[in-house]
Amino acid sequence: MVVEKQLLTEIEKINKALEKDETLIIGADCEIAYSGRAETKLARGDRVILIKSDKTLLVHQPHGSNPINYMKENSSHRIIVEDELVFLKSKNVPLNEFVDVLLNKIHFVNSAKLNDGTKIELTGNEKDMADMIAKNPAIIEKGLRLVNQEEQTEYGFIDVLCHDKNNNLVVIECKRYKADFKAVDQLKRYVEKIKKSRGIETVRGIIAAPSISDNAKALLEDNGFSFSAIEPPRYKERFRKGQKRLGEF
Amino acid sequence: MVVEKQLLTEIEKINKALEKDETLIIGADCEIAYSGRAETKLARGDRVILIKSDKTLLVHQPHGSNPINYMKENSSHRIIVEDELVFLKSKNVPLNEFVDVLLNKIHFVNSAKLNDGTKIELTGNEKDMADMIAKNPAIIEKGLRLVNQEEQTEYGFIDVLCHDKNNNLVVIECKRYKADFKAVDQLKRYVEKIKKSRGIETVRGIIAAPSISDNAKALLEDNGFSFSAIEPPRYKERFRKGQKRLGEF
DNA sequence: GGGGAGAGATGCCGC
DNA sequence: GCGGCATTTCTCCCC
Repeated sequence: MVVEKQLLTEIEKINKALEKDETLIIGADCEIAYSGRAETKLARGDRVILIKSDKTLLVHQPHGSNPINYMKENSSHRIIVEDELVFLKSKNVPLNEFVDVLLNKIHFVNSAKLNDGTKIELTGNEKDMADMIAKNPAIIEKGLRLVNQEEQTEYGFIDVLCHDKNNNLVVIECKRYKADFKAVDQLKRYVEKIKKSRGIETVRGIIAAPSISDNAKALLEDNGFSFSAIEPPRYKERFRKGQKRLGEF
Repeated sequence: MVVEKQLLTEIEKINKALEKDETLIIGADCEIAYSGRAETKLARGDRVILIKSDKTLLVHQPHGSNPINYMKENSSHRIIVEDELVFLKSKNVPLNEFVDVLLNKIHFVNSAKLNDGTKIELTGNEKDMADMIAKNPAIIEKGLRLVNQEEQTEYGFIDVLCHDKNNNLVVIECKRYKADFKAVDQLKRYVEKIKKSRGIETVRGIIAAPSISDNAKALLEDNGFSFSAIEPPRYKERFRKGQKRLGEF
Protein backbone atom coordinates (compact mmCIF):
# COMPACT_ATOMS: atom_id res chain seq x y z
CA MET A 1 0.00 0.00 0.00
CA VAL A 2 1.31 3.38 -0.94
CA VAL A 3 0.83 6.42 1.28
CA GLU A 4 -2.02 8.21 -0.44
CA LYS A 5 -2.49 11.84 -1.32
CA GLN A 6 -5.29 12.31 1.21
CA LEU A 7 -3.10 10.83 3.93
CA LEU A 8 -0.25 13.13 2.99
CA THR A 9 -2.57 16.08 3.50
CA GLU A 10 -3.48 14.84 6.97
CA ILE A 11 0.17 14.33 7.85
CA GLU A 12 0.91 17.83 6.69
CA LYS A 13 -1.83 19.20 8.94
CA ILE A 14 -0.48 17.26 11.90
CA ASN A 15 3.07 18.45 11.36
CA LYS A 16 1.96 22.07 11.04
CA ALA A 17 -0.07 21.87 14.24
CA LEU A 18 2.83 20.28 16.14
CA GLU A 19 5.19 22.92 14.87
CA LYS A 20 2.92 25.75 15.96
CA ASP A 21 2.14 24.22 19.37
CA GLU A 22 -1.53 24.13 18.56
CA THR A 23 -3.91 21.77 20.28
CA LEU A 24 -4.26 18.81 17.94
CA ILE A 25 -6.99 16.20 17.68
CA ILE A 26 -6.76 13.12 15.52
CA GLY A 27 -9.41 10.46 15.04
CA ALA A 28 -7.71 7.30 13.83
CA ASP A 29 -7.72 3.56 13.51
CA CYS A 30 -4.45 2.75 15.22
CA GLU A 31 -2.26 0.36 17.23
CA ILE A 32 -0.26 1.52 20.21
CA ALA A 33 2.77 0.44 22.17
CA TYR A 34 4.12 2.11 25.31
CA SER A 35 7.33 1.60 27.23
CA GLY A 36 8.37 3.44 30.37
CA ARG A 37 7.27 2.92 33.94
CA ALA A 38 5.52 -0.15 32.58
CA GLU A 39 4.92 -1.57 29.13
CA THR A 40 1.63 -1.81 27.23
CA LYS A 41 0.36 -3.04 23.91
CA LEU A 42 -2.99 -2.12 22.39
CA ALA A 43 -4.32 -3.84 19.27
CA ARG A 44 -6.03 -2.11 16.38
CA GLY A 45 -9.09 0.05 17.00
CA ASP A 46 -10.58 3.54 16.59
CA ARG A 47 -9.37 6.17 19.03
CA VAL A 48 -9.16 9.89 19.62
CA ILE A 49 -5.63 11.23 19.93
CA LEU A 50 -5.18 14.57 21.66
CA ILE A 51 -1.92 16.48 21.74
CA LYS A 52 -2.04 19.64 23.80
CA SER A 53 -0.01 22.81 23.42
CA ASP A 54 2.06 21.79 26.45
CA LYS A 55 2.90 18.56 24.55
CA THR A 56 0.78 16.31 26.69
CA LEU A 57 -0.45 13.29 24.71
CA LEU A 58 -3.75 11.57 25.46
CA VAL A 59 -5.22 8.61 23.60
CA HIS A 60 -8.86 7.86 24.30
CA GLN A 61 -10.89 4.85 23.33
CA PRO A 62 -14.57 5.58 22.54
CA HIS A 63 -15.48 4.54 26.09
CA GLY A 64 -14.30 5.13 29.63
CA SER A 65 -13.04 8.07 31.64
CA ASN A 66 -9.32 7.52 31.48
CA PRO A 67 -6.94 7.73 28.54
CA ILE A 68 -5.80 4.29 27.44
CA ASN A 69 -2.31 5.66 26.74
CA TYR A 70 -0.72 8.98 27.48
CA MET A 71 2.48 10.96 27.82
CA LYS A 72 3.14 13.75 30.25
CA GLU A 73 3.69 17.37 29.35
CA ASN A 74 6.90 18.35 27.56
CA SER A 75 7.07 15.18 25.56
CA SER A 76 8.02 15.41 21.89
CA HIS A 77 5.92 14.09 19.05
CA ARG A 78 6.79 13.36 15.44
CA ILE A 79 5.10 11.78 12.44
CA ILE A 80 7.38 9.22 10.87
CA VAL A 81 6.72 7.26 7.66
CA GLU A 82 8.60 4.00 7.43
CA ASP A 83 8.08 1.33 4.78
CA GLU A 84 4.74 2.95 3.92
CA LEU A 85 3.61 2.76 7.55
CA VAL A 86 2.69 5.99 9.29
CA PHE A 87 3.71 6.32 12.93
CA LEU A 88 3.12 8.97 15.53
CA LYS A 89 6.13 8.62 17.79
CA SER A 90 6.20 10.30 21.17
CA LYS A 91 9.08 10.34 23.58
CA ASN A 92 10.04 11.86 26.88
CA VAL A 93 13.76 11.35 27.24
CA PRO A 94 14.15 12.66 30.82
CA LEU A 95 11.44 10.24 31.99
CA ASN A 96 12.61 7.46 29.65
CA GLU A 97 9.11 7.02 28.29
CA PHE A 98 8.00 6.21 24.77
CA VAL A 99 4.74 5.79 22.89
CA ASP A 100 4.47 4.62 19.29
CA VAL A 101 1.17 4.88 17.47
CA LEU A 102 0.78 3.09 14.16
CA LEU A 103 -1.83 5.07 12.22
CA ASN A 104 -3.69 2.61 10.01
CA LYS A 105 -6.33 5.09 8.97
CA ILE A 106 -6.83 8.71 9.87
CA HIS A 107 -10.52 9.56 10.18
CA PHE A 108 -10.11 13.25 10.88
CA VAL A 109 -7.58 15.86 11.98
CA ASN A 110 -8.37 19.07 13.78
CA SER A 111 -6.15 21.71 15.27
CA ALA A 112 -6.48 25.14 16.77
CA LYS A 113 -4.58 27.58 18.91
CA LEU A 114 -6.43 27.36 22.21
CA ASN A 115 -5.91 29.93 24.95
CA ASP A 116 -6.85 29.20 28.52
CA GLY A 117 -5.04 30.39 31.60
CA THR A 118 -7.95 30.08 34.00
CA LYS A 119 -7.95 28.02 37.15
CA ILE A 120 -10.87 26.06 38.47
CA GLU A 121 -12.51 27.01 41.74
CA LEU A 122 -13.59 24.04 43.81
CA THR A 123 -15.64 23.87 46.97
CA GLY A 124 -16.58 20.85 49.00
CA ASN A 125 -13.30 19.08 49.64
CA GLU A 126 -11.73 17.62 52.74
CA LYS A 127 -10.11 20.90 53.68
CA ASP A 128 -13.55 22.52 53.90
CA MET A 129 -14.59 19.78 56.29
CA ALA A 130 -11.50 20.27 58.46
CA ASP A 131 -12.18 24.03 58.44
CA MET A 132 -15.72 23.43 59.61
CA ILE A 133 -14.54 21.26 62.51
CA ALA A 134 -11.66 23.58 63.44
CA LYS A 135 -14.08 26.49 63.56
CA ASN A 136 -16.47 24.65 65.82
CA PRO A 137 -14.99 21.49 67.39
CA ALA A 138 -18.07 21.16 69.58
CA ILE A 139 -19.87 19.51 66.65
CA ILE A 140 -17.61 16.54 67.36
CA GLU A 141 -17.82 16.61 71.14
CA LYS A 142 -18.88 19.09 73.80
CA GLY A 143 -15.93 20.85 75.39
CA LEU A 144 -13.44 20.39 72.54
CA ARG A 145 -11.13 23.37 71.99
CA LEU A 146 -8.90 23.87 68.93
CA VAL A 147 -5.17 23.56 69.46
CA ASN A 148 -4.02 23.59 65.85
CA GLN A 149 -5.12 22.87 62.30
CA GLU A 150 -2.75 21.18 59.83
CA GLU A 151 -0.29 20.48 62.64
CA GLN A 152 3.00 19.36 61.14
CA THR A 153 4.51 16.35 62.83
CA GLU A 154 7.52 14.36 61.80
CA TYR A 155 5.09 11.59 60.85
CA GLY A 156 2.66 13.61 58.79
CA PHE A 157 0.06 16.38 59.02
CA ILE A 158 -2.77 16.27 61.51
CA ASP A 159 -6.08 17.59 60.15
CA VAL A 160 -7.34 19.02 63.44
CA LEU A 161 -5.74 18.90 66.90
CA CYS A 162 -7.83 19.73 69.98
CA HIS A 163 -7.97 19.62 73.75
CA ASP A 164 -10.98 17.95 75.34
CA LYS A 165 -12.68 19.14 78.50
CA ASN A 166 -10.17 17.13 80.59
CA ASN A 167 -7.27 18.75 78.72
CA ASN A 168 -6.42 15.55 76.89
CA LEU A 169 -5.04 16.01 73.39
CA VAL A 170 -7.42 14.80 70.69
CA VAL A 171 -6.27 14.04 67.15
CA ILE A 172 -9.07 14.32 64.59
CA GLU A 173 -8.76 12.82 61.12
CA CYS A 174 -11.40 13.95 58.61
CA LYS A 175 -12.74 12.00 55.65
CA ARG A 176 -15.34 13.26 53.18
CA TYR A 177 -16.58 9.77 52.48
CA LYS A 178 -16.77 6.44 54.27
CA ALA A 179 -13.64 5.99 56.38
CA ASP A 180 -11.53 2.89 55.72
CA PHE A 181 -8.43 1.13 57.05
CA LYS A 182 -6.15 3.79 55.65
CA ALA A 183 -7.91 6.49 57.65
CA VAL A 184 -7.40 4.49 60.84
CA ASP A 185 -3.75 3.92 59.90
CA GLN A 186 -3.21 7.65 59.56
CA LEU A 187 -4.93 8.47 62.83
CA LYS A 188 -2.91 5.85 64.64
CA ARG A 189 0.36 7.12 63.21
CA TYR A 190 -0.37 10.70 64.34
CA VAL A 191 -1.51 9.68 67.81
CA GLU A 192 1.57 7.56 68.39
CA LYS A 193 3.83 10.34 67.20
CA ILE A 194 2.20 12.91 69.47
CA LYS A 195 2.43 10.55 72.43
CA LYS A 196 6.11 9.96 71.77
CA SER A 197 7.19 13.49 70.92
CA ARG A 198 5.34 15.08 73.84
CA GLY A 199 5.90 12.23 76.28
CA ILE A 200 2.24 11.89 77.20
CA GLU A 201 0.32 8.69 77.78
CA THR A 202 -3.20 9.74 76.98
CA VAL A 203 -3.81 11.04 73.49
CA ARG A 204 -7.24 10.40 72.04
CA GLY A 205 -8.03 9.77 68.37
CA ILE A 206 -11.25 10.47 66.51
CA ILE A 207 -12.24 9.84 62.92
CA ALA A 208 -14.77 12.36 61.66
CA ALA A 209 -16.56 11.09 58.57
CA PRO A 210 -20.10 10.50 57.33
CA SER A 211 -19.63 6.74 57.87
CA ILE A 212 -17.03 4.05 58.42
CA SER A 213 -16.68 0.48 57.17
CA ASP A 214 -17.33 -2.28 59.70
CA ASN A 215 -13.77 -3.57 59.47
CA ALA A 216 -12.27 -0.12 59.90
CA LYS A 217 -14.54 0.47 62.89
CA ALA A 218 -13.29 -2.74 64.49
CA LEU A 219 -9.66 -1.70 63.92
CA LEU A 220 -10.43 1.76 65.24
CA GLU A 221 -11.94 0.43 68.45
CA ASP A 222 -9.20 -2.18 68.87
CA ASN A 223 -6.89 0.81 69.14
CA GLY A 224 -9.07 2.68 71.62
CA PHE A 225 -10.12 5.35 69.14
CA SER A 226 -13.62 6.49 68.31
CA PHE A 227 -15.77 7.47 65.37
CA SER A 228 -17.82 10.64 65.00
CA ALA A 229 -20.49 10.70 62.30
CA ILE A 230 -20.08 14.09 60.62
CA GLU A 231 -21.49 15.15 57.28
CA PRO A 232 -19.13 17.20 55.11
CA PRO A 233 -20.25 20.82 54.78
CA ARG A 234 -23.00 21.54 52.30
CA TYR A 235 -22.08 23.80 49.49
CA LYS A 236 -24.64 25.98 47.88
CA GLU A 237 -26.57 23.92 45.40
CA ARG A 238 -26.67 25.72 42.09
CA PHE A 239 -28.40 22.95 40.22
CA ARG A 240 -31.60 22.68 42.18
CA LYS A 241 -34.41 20.79 40.60
CA GLY A 242 -36.38 23.02 38.30
CA GLN A 243 -33.54 25.47 37.90
CA LYS A 244 -33.08 26.01 34.24
CA ARG A 245 -29.68 27.61 34.00
CA LEU A 246 -26.63 28.65 35.94
CA GLY A 247 -27.12 32.08 37.37
CA GLU A 248 -23.53 33.06 37.96
CA PHE A 249 -21.74 33.03 34.67
CA MET B 1 -26.45 38.92 20.13
CA VAL B 2 -28.47 36.64 17.95
CA VAL B 3 -27.55 33.00 17.49
CA GLU B 4 -25.92 33.03 14.07
CA LYS B 5 -26.39 30.76 11.10
CA GLN B 6 -22.91 29.27 11.44
CA LEU B 7 -23.57 28.50 15.09
CA LEU B 8 -26.85 26.85 14.20
CA THR B 9 -24.98 24.56 11.84
CA GLU B 10 -22.59 23.57 14.62
CA ILE B 11 -25.45 22.91 17.02
CA GLU B 12 -27.10 20.76 14.39
CA LYS B 13 -23.90 18.72 14.02
CA ILE B 14 -23.67 18.26 17.77
CA ASN B 15 -27.28 17.16 18.10
CA LYS B 16 -26.92 14.67 15.26
CA ALA B 17 -23.77 13.19 16.79
CA LEU B 18 -25.39 12.87 20.22
CA GLU B 19 -28.43 11.24 18.70
CA LYS B 20 -26.34 8.69 16.81
CA ASP B 21 -24.04 7.94 19.79
CA GLU B 22 -21.04 9.02 17.81
CA THR B 23 -17.84 10.17 19.45
CA LEU B 24 -18.05 13.95 19.48
CA ILE B 25 -15.31 16.55 19.79
CA ILE B 26 -15.94 20.24 20.26
CA GLY B 27 -13.36 22.98 20.47
CA ALA B 28 -14.92 25.95 22.19
CA ASP B 29 -14.50 29.10 24.21
CA CYS B 30 -16.66 28.24 27.21
CA GLU B 31 -17.48 28.62 30.90
CA ILE B 32 -18.25 25.61 33.05
CA ALA B 33 -20.04 24.83 36.28
CA TYR B 34 -20.21 21.44 37.97
CA SER B 35 -22.24 20.23 40.89
CA GLY B 36 -22.14 16.75 42.39
CA ARG B 37 -19.59 15.22 44.73
CA ALA B 38 -18.15 18.72 44.89
CA GLU B 39 -18.86 21.97 43.13
CA THR B 40 -16.64 23.79 40.65
CA LYS B 41 -16.69 26.92 38.59
CA LEU B 42 -14.39 27.58 35.66
CA ALA B 43 -14.19 30.98 34.00
CA ARG B 44 -14.05 31.60 30.28
CA GLY B 45 -11.37 29.95 28.18
CA ASP B 46 -10.68 27.66 25.20
CA ARG B 47 -11.17 23.95 25.81
CA VAL B 48 -11.66 20.65 24.06
CA ILE B 49 -14.92 18.91 24.89
CA LEU B 50 -15.11 15.17 24.24
CA ILE B 51 -18.30 13.16 24.47
CA LYS B 52 -17.82 9.46 23.93
CA SER B 53 -20.26 6.91 22.57
CA ASP B 54 -20.76 5.60 26.12
CA LYS B 55 -21.82 9.13 27.10
CA THR B 56 -18.71 9.93 29.07
CA LEU B 57 -17.96 13.67 29.03
CA LEU B 58 -14.43 15.04 29.25
CA VAL B 59 -13.43 18.70 29.16
CA HIS B 60 -9.75 19.38 28.63
CA GLN B 61 -7.86 22.63 28.95
CA PRO B 62 -4.94 23.04 26.51
CA HIS B 63 -2.56 21.85 29.22
CA GLY B 64 -2.30 19.06 31.76
CA SER B 65 -3.05 15.36 31.87
CA ASN B 66 -6.41 15.37 33.61
CA PRO B 67 -9.76 16.67 32.40
CA ILE B 68 -10.73 19.87 34.18
CA ASN B 69 -14.36 18.74 34.26
CA TYR B 70 -15.97 15.44 33.44
CA MET B 71 -18.99 13.22 33.77
CA LYS B 72 -19.02 9.46 34.02
CA GLU B 73 -20.43 7.07 31.42
CA ASN B 74 -24.19 6.93 30.92
CA SER B 75 -24.68 10.61 31.50
CA SER B 76 -27.06 12.50 29.21
CA HIS B 77 -26.12 15.55 27.20
CA ARG B 78 -28.25 18.17 25.50
CA ILE B 79 -27.71 21.45 23.71
CA ILE B 80 -30.05 24.07 25.07
CA VAL B 81 -30.46 27.62 23.76
CA GLU B 82 -31.80 30.08 26.29
CA ASP B 83 -32.00 33.84 25.85
CA GLU B 84 -29.54 33.57 22.96
CA LEU B 85 -27.05 31.69 25.13
CA VAL B 86 -25.96 28.23 24.02
CA PHE B 87 -25.48 25.63 26.75
CA LEU B 88 -24.28 22.08 26.73
CA LYS B 89 -26.03 20.57 29.71
CA SER B 90 -24.96 17.21 31.06
CA LYS B 91 -26.59 15.32 33.85
CA ASN B 92 -26.33 11.99 35.60
CA VAL B 93 -29.47 11.66 37.67
CA PRO B 94 -28.55 8.41 39.52
CA LEU B 95 -25.29 10.00 40.68
CA ASN B 96 -26.87 13.42 41.21
CA GLU B 97 -24.19 15.08 39.12
CA PHE B 98 -24.53 17.98 36.72
CA VAL B 99 -22.30 19.92 34.35
CA ASP B 100 -23.35 23.05 32.48
CA VAL B 101 -21.13 24.41 29.73
CA LEU B 102 -21.87 27.85 28.37
CA LEU B 103 -20.57 27.85 24.79
CA ASN B 104 -19.43 31.37 24.00
CA LYS B 105 -17.81 30.43 20.73
CA ILE B 106 -17.51 27.11 18.96
CA HIS B 107 -14.16 26.78 17.20
CA PHE B 108 -14.79 23.40 15.61
CA VAL B 109 -16.99 20.33 15.83
CA ASN B 110 -16.04 16.85 14.79
CA SER B 111 -17.83 13.56 15.14
CA ALA B 112 -17.41 10.00 13.97
CA LYS B 113 -18.62 6.53 14.74
CA LEU B 114 -15.59 4.98 16.40
CA ASN B 115 -15.31 1.24 16.98
CA ASP B 116 -12.90 -0.20 19.50
CA GLY B 117 -13.49 -3.25 21.62
CA THR B 118 -9.83 -4.03 22.33
CA LYS B 119 -8.27 -4.28 25.75
CA ILE B 120 -4.82 -3.12 26.66
CA GLU B 121 -2.13 -5.57 27.74
CA LEU B 122 0.10 -4.31 30.52
CA THR B 123 3.26 -5.74 32.02
CA GLY B 124 5.29 -4.39 34.89
CA ASN B 125 3.16 -3.85 37.98
CA GLU B 126 3.45 -4.52 41.70
CA LYS B 127 2.02 -8.00 41.33
CA ASP B 128 5.04 -8.95 39.22
CA MET B 129 7.27 -7.86 42.05
CA ALA B 130 5.33 -9.89 44.63
CA ASP B 131 5.46 -12.88 42.25
CA MET B 132 9.21 -12.54 41.95
CA ILE B 133 9.65 -12.50 45.72
CA ALA B 134 7.15 -15.32 46.32
CA LYS B 135 8.99 -17.44 43.79
CA ASN B 136 12.34 -16.83 45.43
CA PRO B 137 12.08 -15.31 48.92
CA ALA B 138 15.81 -15.82 49.40
CA ILE B 139 16.42 -12.61 47.42
CA ILE B 140 15.07 -10.85 50.51
CA GLU B 141 16.85 -12.95 53.10
CA LYS B 142 18.58 -16.31 53.22
CA GLY B 143 16.38 -19.02 54.65
CA LEU B 144 13.00 -17.44 53.90
CA ARG B 145 10.30 -19.91 52.83
CA LEU B 146 6.96 -18.93 51.29
CA VAL B 147 3.87 -19.47 53.42
CA ASN B 148 1.31 -17.67 51.30
CA GLN B 149 0.88 -14.99 48.68
CA GLU B 150 -2.05 -12.54 48.82
CA GLU B 151 -2.99 -13.85 52.27
CA GLN B 152 -6.41 -12.52 53.16
CA THR B 153 -6.68 -11.21 56.69
CA GLU B 154 -9.52 -9.41 58.33
CA TYR B 155 -7.38 -6.30 58.18
CA GLY B 156 -6.33 -6.48 54.55
CA PHE B 157 -4.28 -8.51 52.07
CA ILE B 158 -0.69 -9.43 52.73
CA ASP B 159 1.52 -9.32 49.62
CA VAL B 160 3.87 -12.15 50.68
CA LEU B 161 3.92 -14.16 53.91
CA CYS B 162 7.00 -16.24 54.78
CA HIS B 163 8.73 -18.21 57.49
CA ASP B 164 12.31 -17.31 58.28
CA LYS B 165 15.04 -19.79 59.20
CA ASN B 166 13.93 -19.62 62.85
CA ASN B 167 10.32 -20.33 61.86
CA ASN B 168 9.22 -16.78 62.66
CA LEU B 169 6.44 -15.45 60.45
CA VAL B 170 7.60 -12.62 58.18
CA VAL B 171 5.16 -10.23 56.54
CA ILE B 172 6.55 -8.66 53.35
CA GLU B 173 4.98 -5.55 51.82
CA CYS B 174 6.14 -4.77 48.27
CA LYS B 175 6.31 -1.36 46.61
CA ARG B 176 7.44 -0.73 43.04
CA TYR B 177 8.69 2.72 43.93
CA LYS B 178 10.07 4.50 46.96
CA ALA B 179 8.24 3.32 50.07
CA ASP B 180 6.52 5.96 52.21
CA PHE B 181 4.54 6.27 55.45
CA LYS B 182 1.54 4.54 53.96
CA ALA B 183 3.60 1.45 53.16
CA VAL B 184 4.80 1.27 56.77
CA ASP B 185 1.22 1.76 57.98
CA GLN B 186 0.07 -1.19 55.89
CA LEU B 187 2.89 -3.44 57.06
CA LYS B 188 2.22 -2.55 60.67
CA ARG B 189 -1.50 -3.25 60.32
CA TYR B 190 -0.84 -6.70 58.84
CA VAL B 191 1.78 -7.65 61.42
CA GLU B 192 -0.45 -6.64 64.31
CA LYS B 193 -3.36 -8.57 62.84
CA ILE B 194 -1.28 -11.72 62.40
CA LYS B 195 0.07 -11.44 65.94
CA LYS B 196 -3.40 -11.09 67.33
CA SER B 197 -5.21 -13.68 65.22
CA ARG B 198 -2.55 -16.34 65.68
CA GLY B 199 -1.64 -15.43 69.22
CA ILE B 200 2.07 -15.15 68.53
CA GLU B 201 4.46 -12.58 69.92
CA THR B 202 7.14 -12.52 67.27
CA VAL B 203 6.04 -11.57 63.78
CA ARG B 204 8.59 -9.77 61.64
CA GLY B 205 7.82 -7.12 59.02
CA ILE B 206 9.83 -6.24 55.92
CA ILE B 207 9.27 -3.61 53.27
CA ALA B 208 10.65 -4.65 49.89
CA ALA B 209 11.11 -1.67 47.59
CA PRO B 210 13.84 -0.02 45.52
CA SER B 211 14.14 2.70 48.18
CA ILE B 212 12.42 4.28 51.16
CA SER B 213 12.06 7.85 52.38
CA ASP B 214 14.08 8.83 55.44
CA ASN B 215 10.97 9.53 57.49
CA ALA B 216 9.36 6.25 56.55
CA LYS B 217 12.58 4.43 57.41
CA ALA B 218 12.56 6.03 60.86
CA LEU B 219 8.95 5.00 61.42
CA LEU B 220 9.75 1.52 60.14
CA GLU B 221 12.62 1.07 62.55
CA ASP B 222 10.70 2.63 65.43
CA ASN B 223 8.34 -0.30 64.97
CA GLY B 224 11.09 -2.89 64.80
CA PHE B 225 10.62 -3.61 61.11
CA SER B 226 13.24 -3.62 58.39
CA PHE B 227 13.79 -2.53 54.82
CA SER B 228 15.04 -4.66 51.94
CA ALA B 229 16.26 -2.85 48.83
CA ILE B 230 14.73 -4.77 45.91
CA GLU B 231 14.45 -3.63 42.33
CA PRO B 232 11.13 -4.45 40.63
CA PRO B 233 11.51 -7.06 37.87
CA ARG B 234 12.62 -5.82 34.46
CA TYR B 235 10.20 -6.29 31.65
CA LYS B 236 11.42 -6.80 28.13
CA GLU B 237 12.41 -3.44 26.70
CA ARG B 238 10.93 -2.94 23.27
CA PHE B 239 12.20 0.59 22.84
CA ARG B 240 15.89 0.06 23.06
CA LYS B 241 18.12 2.84 21.96
CA GLY B 242 18.65 2.74 18.25
CA GLN B 243 15.55 0.70 17.63
CA LYS B 244 13.61 2.49 14.97
CA ARG B 245 10.20 0.96 15.19
CA LEU B 246 8.02 -1.44 17.11
CA GLY B 247 8.53 -4.92 15.83
CA GLU B 248 5.38 -6.53 17.09
CA PHE B 249 2.47 -4.81 15.46
C1' DG C 1 -22.24 -4.38 45.33
C1' DG C 2 -18.90 -3.26 48.97
C1' DG C 3 -14.24 -3.66 50.55
C1' DG C 4 -9.38 -3.26 49.90
C1' DA C 5 -5.36 -1.67 47.38
C1' DG C 6 -2.65 -0.35 43.23
C1' DA C 7 -2.02 3.21 39.51
C1' DG C 8 2.52 4.14 33.72
C1' DA C 9 -1.92 7.29 39.14
C1' DT C 10 -2.22 13.13 38.89
C1' DG C 11 -2.19 17.46 41.20
C1' DC C 12 -1.55 20.54 45.13
C1' DC C 13 0.93 22.57 48.63
C1' DG C 14 4.66 22.61 51.87
C1' DC C 15 9.56 22.86 53.01
C1' DG D 1 13.24 19.02 44.02
C1' DC D 2 11.11 15.63 47.45
C1' DG D 3 7.49 14.63 50.90
C1' DG D 4 3.04 13.93 52.31
C1' DC D 5 -1.69 13.48 51.03
C1' DA D 6 -6.34 14.33 48.77
C1' DT D 7 -8.68 13.17 44.47
C1' DT D 8 -15.69 14.96 41.53
C1' DT D 9 -9.62 10.05 42.13
C1' DC D 10 -10.28 5.52 38.66
C1' DT D 11 -9.77 0.70 38.02
C1' DC D 12 -9.26 -3.99 39.15
C1' DC D 13 -9.96 -8.02 41.90
C1' DC D 14 -12.04 -10.65 45.37
C1' DC D 15 -15.49 -11.69 48.71
